[in-house]
Amino acid sequence: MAVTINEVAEHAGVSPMTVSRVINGSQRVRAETRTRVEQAIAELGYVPNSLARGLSRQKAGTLALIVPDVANPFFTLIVRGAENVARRAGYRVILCNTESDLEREHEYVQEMLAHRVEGILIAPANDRSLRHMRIIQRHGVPFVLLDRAVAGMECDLVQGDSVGSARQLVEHLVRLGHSRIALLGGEPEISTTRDRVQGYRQGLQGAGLAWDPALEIHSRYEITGGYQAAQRMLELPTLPTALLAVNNVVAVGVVLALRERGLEVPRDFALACFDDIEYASLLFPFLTAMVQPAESFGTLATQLLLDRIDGRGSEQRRHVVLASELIVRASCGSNRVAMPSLAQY
Amino acid sequence: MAVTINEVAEHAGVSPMTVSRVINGSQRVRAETRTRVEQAIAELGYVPNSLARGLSRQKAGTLALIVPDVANPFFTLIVRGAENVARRAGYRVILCNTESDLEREHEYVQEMLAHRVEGILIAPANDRSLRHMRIIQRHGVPFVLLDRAVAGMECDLVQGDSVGSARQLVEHLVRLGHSRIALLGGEPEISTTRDRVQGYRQGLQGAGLAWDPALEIHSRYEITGGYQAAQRMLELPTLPTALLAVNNVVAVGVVLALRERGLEVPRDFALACFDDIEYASLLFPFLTAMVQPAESFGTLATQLLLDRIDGRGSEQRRHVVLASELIVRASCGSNRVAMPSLAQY
DNA sequence: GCACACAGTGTTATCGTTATCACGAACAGC
DNA sequence: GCTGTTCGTGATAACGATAACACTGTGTGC
Repeated sequence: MAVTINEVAEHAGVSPMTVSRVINGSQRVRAETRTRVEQAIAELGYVPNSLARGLSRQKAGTLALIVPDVANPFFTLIVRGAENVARRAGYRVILCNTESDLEREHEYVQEMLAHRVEGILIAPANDRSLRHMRIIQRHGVPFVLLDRAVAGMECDLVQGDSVGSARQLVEHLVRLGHSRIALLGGEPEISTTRDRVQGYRQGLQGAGLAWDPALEIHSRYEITGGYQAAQRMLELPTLPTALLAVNNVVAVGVVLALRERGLEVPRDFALACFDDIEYASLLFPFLTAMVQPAESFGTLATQLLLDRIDGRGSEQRRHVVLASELIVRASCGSNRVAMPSLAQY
Repeated sequence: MAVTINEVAEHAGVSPMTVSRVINGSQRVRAETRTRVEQAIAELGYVPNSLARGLSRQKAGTLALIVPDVANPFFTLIVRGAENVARRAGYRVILCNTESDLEREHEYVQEMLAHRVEGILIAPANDRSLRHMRIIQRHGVPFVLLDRAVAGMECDLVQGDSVGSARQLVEHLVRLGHSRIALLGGEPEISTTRDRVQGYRQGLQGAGLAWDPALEIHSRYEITGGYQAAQRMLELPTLPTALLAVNNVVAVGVVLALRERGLEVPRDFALACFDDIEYASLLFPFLTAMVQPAESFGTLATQLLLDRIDGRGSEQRRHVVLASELIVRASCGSNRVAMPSLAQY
């Protein structure tokens, strides 16, 4: 069906090897011959088979990008950033959406290894992803962790400053007069949760506030997780006055749960969270958040990965920590709210 | 570096062919032999090379998904749906983000053909994508158009009912008392724009309203496009009272442009648009929209594509048109606004 | 006891490309 | 004029898997 290099060769009256030289831009081809071959390629509509090429060259020119949820705006931006850098470097990206399911993650890792991808970018489901990292390591495929560290795995990593950011959020809420602040959402098996918990506690301590374990309510990094965490929070004997959601979608779930009980943010609770919801924030300056430079997570991690692939990576692991920006909006009850603008576009 | 089928064969004391039979689940293998091979596979950590397999079998087990912008919530959902169905059918998905750039789209098409993907899902940049469709056709690779038709191309297509939806939106605005309604955003080279323009005009006509070409202001399907369209709208001698944005991100741009001039929605203008902004809508029932079942676009299109790949597709083209749902929220100024709930999760 | 089916396994060729080496022609240096 | 280099090209053998066929045994029917 498809045109092969041999047909092109025949058509141009040369050997396949010469055609190969032409399509790979080798210098060792006479100008006239090159023209003839290029013409044959155009006439036949030849497109080189990259499977065969990959097999022969022992590399496929593809990277894998494994994330827990493409539809989460945070990861979506990571995807866009990674895809962009990869494309410019001549790589294709295979997207893998694990839905935070370890089983799926495992399958994907196997598949990507089978596909002989040259590198893997992965935002792991949780610490138990360690097993998958080890598999990748055993196969000698370069990889970079995104957003989340994995306990027991020393490797290249691009993440946000969760500890500092959580602390800043607490400090902000304290500044607004809150002294009873709850932390909602997040599973302890995920590094960002632990970091945010740590920053949260630091923030409380720094402000001289007591730490109440009942105010740390864990749940999944999902809307429903936020919803459930808020419900459990509402059953506490003494309610907090401020809520710290462990990420953007959890915050949405929290708002929904509160609203169901007739409670409103910021009227009844101050709310702050991690990660922006891009379009939502433009429409309404609602969620006060530590906004992480998600797209940079993607571009930088891809850069690190490409370095490794090209053998330019240093011996030791590289650990990139990106700062977040506190954006004060309505949900925390502050009256100094910045209006969104188009500046970023 | 990587373990091959031959090493496994040697390790198990059989021929490579027998190993191949085992990994492909052929029946013709003695139970004892199978066990021995499986053990060898496990011991060596063998993962079959899918490039070689793809070359040999003449199919790679991958689909291409080409979209204008992954970060647009509408396309993000399409991606999620497509990826899901593809995975279940045993296919990998290569994600291609064209940023509505024809040149990039062309490169991606070439690359995907080179990669011998078994099928292509594509939300084309615009009508000039026709050239790329023809290239795909010439190579005999099945493909399905997503969301947008391409003038001059008869092929499988999954899209929303843009005409009817636009009409409904106009009718809704008319019901709320508006008679001067502008259509903002969208390039005429994109089929959805034309369809929405048509529905818009039908809506006006049905309501017995005059059609004023000055009220149709085209621009790109982007935030900046909406922003610019709104600016031009504001220069009109007689302003409209209601605005129909051609999609979600255009609506965001419109809101920003208005806000810059101290104008607010719905106080100064009623606003309605196409496509939801998932998380934003949950937080705030703000944008009145015809919500398209984006994820179904992805799943259905993938289904159609798989049918074609398996030769189950009918001779003639299949054209799926999915209905949208009018969700009335605040931006149109209606006072009957539905509160978002978690029901959908 | 012989033809025959069939289970289980191996052999060989092939998929489309590239790495490597080889070859002849042209040309330089001495 | 001989050796040696460089240029342009081709021949051959991989890369790692599978398809198609070939080959052993073993059992079955008569």
